[in-house]
Amino acid sequence: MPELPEAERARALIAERALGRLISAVEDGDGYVCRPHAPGELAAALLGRRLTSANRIGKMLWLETDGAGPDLGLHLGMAGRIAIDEAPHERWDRFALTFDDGGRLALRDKRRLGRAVLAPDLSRLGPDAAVATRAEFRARVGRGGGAIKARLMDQAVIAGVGNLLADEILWQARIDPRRPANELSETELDALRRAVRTAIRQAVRKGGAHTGALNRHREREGHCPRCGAPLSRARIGGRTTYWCPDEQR
DNA sequence: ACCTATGTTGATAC
DNA sequence: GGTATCAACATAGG
Repeated sequence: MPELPEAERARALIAERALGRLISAVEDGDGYVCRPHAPGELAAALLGRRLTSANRIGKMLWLETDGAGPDLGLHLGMAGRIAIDEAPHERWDRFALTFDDGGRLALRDKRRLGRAVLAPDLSRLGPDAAVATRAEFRARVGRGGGAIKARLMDQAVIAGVGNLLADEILWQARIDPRRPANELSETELDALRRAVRTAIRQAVRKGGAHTGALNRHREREGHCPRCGAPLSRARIGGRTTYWCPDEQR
């Protein structure tokens, strides 16, 4: 499920439950999830340290540690979540920290597209979608000839919006996802930014990007929850997209 | 069995 | 450079 709202919940969970605990063991043996690190590298950097802060931009999390060590970057990928002090899951825990009190923080990820890395590169992320200013949003999102939906989901443009959230946002803002980004007016971009902020705020509160009003209608044969028109479906920005052809222009 | 689908992202090709 | 496509992974469902 991970988009910005899920990442924020994970960040808050870590901040609340994991900070200050002494790391006594590190499971970093999954060379794919921990790439480019070799097994043992994360352990060497993290053993004996304590997490001191949990941070996030978009979908990327990074945890600072005491001492001079590198930050620990965590990404939930497509199906990951953070499990703290839960019973270990042998198959799906791709990375984990054990604390000296016997507790444990695991990156639990069926699909293995999550990541755990040292010193994560944040330089290629745009501003967090929830806090981008109006000027930033206009300048960054309203550019390029590609579809506005693809632009919204480009993490280098603004960070945090994924497929479900993008459909919800465009539906709320009544904008056709196929419109070229650079053809949106400033008024439309401002409305879009408002929809981004509202959708994210609600999703964080309600528990995830899948809680949007459009979401349960996002299926073949689905209908617009506002006007009842049959939803259109197409592949935009490489992702399956649903929208209301009557209301979204 | 085989095909499609799935919340992400990165590499690659044009 | 900007944009589009595909592959990486694992699982579920028709």
